Amino acid sequence: MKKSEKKSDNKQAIFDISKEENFPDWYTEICKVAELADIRYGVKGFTPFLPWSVMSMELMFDFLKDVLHKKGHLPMIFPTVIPESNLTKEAEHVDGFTPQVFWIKDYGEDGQLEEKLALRPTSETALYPMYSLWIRSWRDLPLKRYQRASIFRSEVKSTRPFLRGREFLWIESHNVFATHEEAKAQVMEDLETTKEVVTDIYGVPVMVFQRTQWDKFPGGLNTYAADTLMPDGKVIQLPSTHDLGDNFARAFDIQYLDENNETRYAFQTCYGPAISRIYGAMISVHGDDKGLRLPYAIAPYQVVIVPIFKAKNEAEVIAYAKKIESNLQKADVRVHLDDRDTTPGWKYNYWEMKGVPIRVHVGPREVKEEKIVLFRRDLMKREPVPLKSLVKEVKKLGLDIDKTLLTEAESKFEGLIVDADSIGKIIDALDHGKIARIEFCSTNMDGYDCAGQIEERTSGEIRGTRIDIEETPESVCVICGKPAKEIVYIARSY
RNA sequence: GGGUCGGUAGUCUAGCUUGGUAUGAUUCUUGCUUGGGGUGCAAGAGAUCGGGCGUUCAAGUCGCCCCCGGCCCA
Repeated sequence: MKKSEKKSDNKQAIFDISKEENFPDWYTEICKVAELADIRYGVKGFTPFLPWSVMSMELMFDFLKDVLHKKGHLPMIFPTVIPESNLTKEAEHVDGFTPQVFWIKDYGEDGQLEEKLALRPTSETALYPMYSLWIRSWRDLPLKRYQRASIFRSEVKSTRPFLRGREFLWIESHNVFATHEEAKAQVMEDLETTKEVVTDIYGVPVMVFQRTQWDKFPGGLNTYAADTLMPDGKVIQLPSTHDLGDNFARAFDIQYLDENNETRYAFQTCYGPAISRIYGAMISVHGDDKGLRLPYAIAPYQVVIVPIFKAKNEAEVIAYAKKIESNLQKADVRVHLDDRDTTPGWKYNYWEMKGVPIRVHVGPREVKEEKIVLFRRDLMKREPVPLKSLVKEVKKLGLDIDKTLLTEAESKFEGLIVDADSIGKIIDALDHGKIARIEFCSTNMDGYDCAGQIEERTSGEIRGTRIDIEETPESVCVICGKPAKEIVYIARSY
């Protein structure tokens, strides 16, 4: 570290760390300096989230809920605890999750619970016993529900604010259908939702993979997950959606009477966008060396007004600034007038670090000329505009900022995928922050050993197969030399 | 989970080798000053030195255990 250096430098900038060269420090520091999270709570993996991150996450939740509502999902709120007997009903699911379940076993001084209660590590086993009661006939289907919840998992991997906590915030949607085809269609709908929300609104581009059989959701048939790229060249999993087939329906007795009065098992899907993790990825993708760069759509303050005055003209500048504030408020812009007693320069640096997309500068010049200065954080550029076109220009600029952020993020995906036909070439690709595309024997369990070798020798992980394009292998598995049945993608990951 | 480094005012930090009343900056409060890219001055506030146990006349400093965090690896 360069602590002494920082000390002598601390008049230069509130925040100045190279995101590309020193991402771990960048991330840790921005969480602290921008007041996103406070890691001093003292329980491993449990972190208080502060207003600046929470305000954005609330907006992110709102956007996601809107889209879910439009697609026919209704909200509900389930208890945090799951009785052991429910949690253990689906065998593979139990095996997958028990190692990281927190248990409540007693209460008070020496009271013992009759049955221990799990803090939900995901809610299938909380919801589905109730689904079994609720669903009687084909007329009850499809059932499309979701809930917003905090989730508890005793993670073994090292925890980080937002990106991996032992408690995190998500929305989980749980859906029931009469047929497997409808369930599969829901999976596709979920992936579309991910694109509409995570990419189009949050500005975070993703690649979607079908996960391998050893990396799927425990108890499900298939998992499809959206990965994005972090500044250190590693990928991180964002929303995943699972085709559960009728596995859980059989375990939890979710049956319906069809139109011919026949009893049938239902088919299910679940979808889990973790907003806290997406937030962590979002700030990492968009941020720069001066701090955060928040998309206009989800910035807590979309505009900050910085008044510039000397004692003699303070009153008129503040009045002018207040008029601008009120005009923007009326236009539903989230605006904040920074009237603190510090210099304009200090405020510029501060709000740039905080990632506010647009700044309005007003001083005596602007008052006199009926103008304002608009500053955009993404490109660090400013231009004067007439006061009367304020709202129009702010909204136009907001849209343009979000487009620019997304385009910039997408450009990092260009040339990202590199074909490899040997361990050496895989390592070479990963060392350059790339994703390796290889021919591989099998994504069923018979490919598990080869996958283990890849992980051991390259420290990369098979992310799965593409579903957006059809790919036909022509050669042999890079590891075992048997005829390849799949084309898979390998990346280092979070 | 393994390795490694670390934990001293809100924040960053000196002190630890060689035990003896804890250093500086920043932040905060008040007042003045200043204000178009981190104004300056003065006064004041702020510490169970991560927790526990031990050694000692005496522990931030030495020993052991635990907790939390950073980084690297799995």
